[in-house]
Amino acid sequence: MSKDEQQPGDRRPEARKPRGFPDKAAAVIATERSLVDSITAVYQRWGFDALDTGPFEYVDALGKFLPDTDRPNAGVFALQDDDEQWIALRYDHTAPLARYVAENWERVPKPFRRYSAGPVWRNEKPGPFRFREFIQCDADSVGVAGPAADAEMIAIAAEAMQAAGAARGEYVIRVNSRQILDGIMETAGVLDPAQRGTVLRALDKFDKFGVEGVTLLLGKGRKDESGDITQGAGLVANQIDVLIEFITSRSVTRAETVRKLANSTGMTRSGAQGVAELGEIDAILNALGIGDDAAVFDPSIVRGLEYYTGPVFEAEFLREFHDADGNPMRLGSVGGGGRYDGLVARFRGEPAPATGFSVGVSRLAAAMAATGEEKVQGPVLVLVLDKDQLADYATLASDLRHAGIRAEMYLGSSGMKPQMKYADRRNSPAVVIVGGNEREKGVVTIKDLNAGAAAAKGVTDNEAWRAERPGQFECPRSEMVARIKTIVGRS
RNA sequence: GCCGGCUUAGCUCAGUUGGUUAGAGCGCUAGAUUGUGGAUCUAGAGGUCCCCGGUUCGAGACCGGGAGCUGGUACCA
Repeated sequence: MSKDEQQPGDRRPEARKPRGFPDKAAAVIATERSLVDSITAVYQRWGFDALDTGPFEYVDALGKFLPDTDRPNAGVFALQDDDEQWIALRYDHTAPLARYVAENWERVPKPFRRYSAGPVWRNEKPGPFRFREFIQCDADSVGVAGPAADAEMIAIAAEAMQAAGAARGEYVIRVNSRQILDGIMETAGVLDPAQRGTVLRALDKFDKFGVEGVTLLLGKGRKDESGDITQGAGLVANQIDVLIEFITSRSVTRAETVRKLANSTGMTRSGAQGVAELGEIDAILNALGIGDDAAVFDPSIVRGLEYYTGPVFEAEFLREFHDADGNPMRLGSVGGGGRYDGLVARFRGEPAPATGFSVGVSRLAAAMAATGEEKVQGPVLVLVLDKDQLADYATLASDLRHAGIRAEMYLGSSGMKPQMKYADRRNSPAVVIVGGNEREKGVVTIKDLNAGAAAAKGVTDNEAWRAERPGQFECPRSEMVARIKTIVGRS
């Protein structure tokens, strides 16, 4: 302990927490759990097995994110183990999966199908619905090549969105192909790898900035609202035209988009192959019952950098959500995936094609909870009116619990009114009131708080309010559990 | 990371050209109601005016630096 900390006049520590790691209240936790349950049920049904690989990986196994001297914490949370090796918290479930498959290559069945649900960590600037720890729900197939596996993943993505509560038409899976993107860049004469990266990132901004913004980013650069300038890719006008024409070549139906792309001039061989793959994916999606409303081909989808090698896709929730202040906001992408044929091969040298999909559960849950403002139902509260009857009150609460009802005996030291306020705050469905009167008669008084609140809405006169005791009734002790059960079941 | 804005009570904010004891609404606690959540009335609690330094007789206000929050942008493997 340092000298400063020991000084008697020292300040108290400030109650605060690092940003991007929000405290989660009961409603958010409940939403997250139910999302994880329903999404993993989809994965399970499609034949994927659960696998948990734990939070830490060696940084070299995780990817290229060695802690460098300039920004030691860029992207990941890394620390040095006691053997001096750098380890880092996983930033997704795919990289650890690749390591696991490579490490257990002889043991795992091929194709290897597994799902994973759990927190991942990214050391980035947090924002609304962007956290530094969040739950991802992942499904991946390793050892599968060809469009059938990708089509399956897209279908699973659609089902996962529905499992998450998106109705038909409330979500869309946007699909594109890295092969086609590579082809079109070649056609446009963008050959330098670094420049290709800049171009891809510019194209990815299409849904955000539109044709105008992307044109600026492909050319000289773009000025943002604050006046800061984002460096452009430095392309000339006719190069930009080729790329803009491409990303805007989306049609209403997948088949029509494929036809358009197939007929476009100057497509390279690998690009043509990508287009042919999309055609096959379309056929399989139709067979799986995934229509043009659920999955579209969108040439402006890019997703990330070198990681993906073939078809890529993004899941978007189209419903309007609200932030904590009630302002409407578009959630954007809540899931994504694609083909990554090189990730396992990185460890092994031999080809190991793979494709996968991931849902960002925390973002979804936060948006749903903020929008829905759903309160978790509290426990039935047994009021304590006579301190010498604690054993009796404890028995009442216990009887309710034995019947499977959330119940607690009030343990504070306040009078009846604060106890009622407490029940109100906990969103309790009912309170059990037993005082001298009830004890003499061998009954309990039950107050249905929701019914009471509803009945009291019109009452403005305090006398009437007190006299009426809305939602309140007496019943024999033997009927307490049954009567409360109907109240709890109703609310 | 880069650019902008902001920081005064739990929350939302006011605070005059720099002037003595820093305010409001809401919320919270208690009482009116010795056994009832709402409403009303009354009372009360609650503040290092983000931090450090400077200018000044005097700083919540002005100047410099820092931190935090927030928006945009970048990154998002």
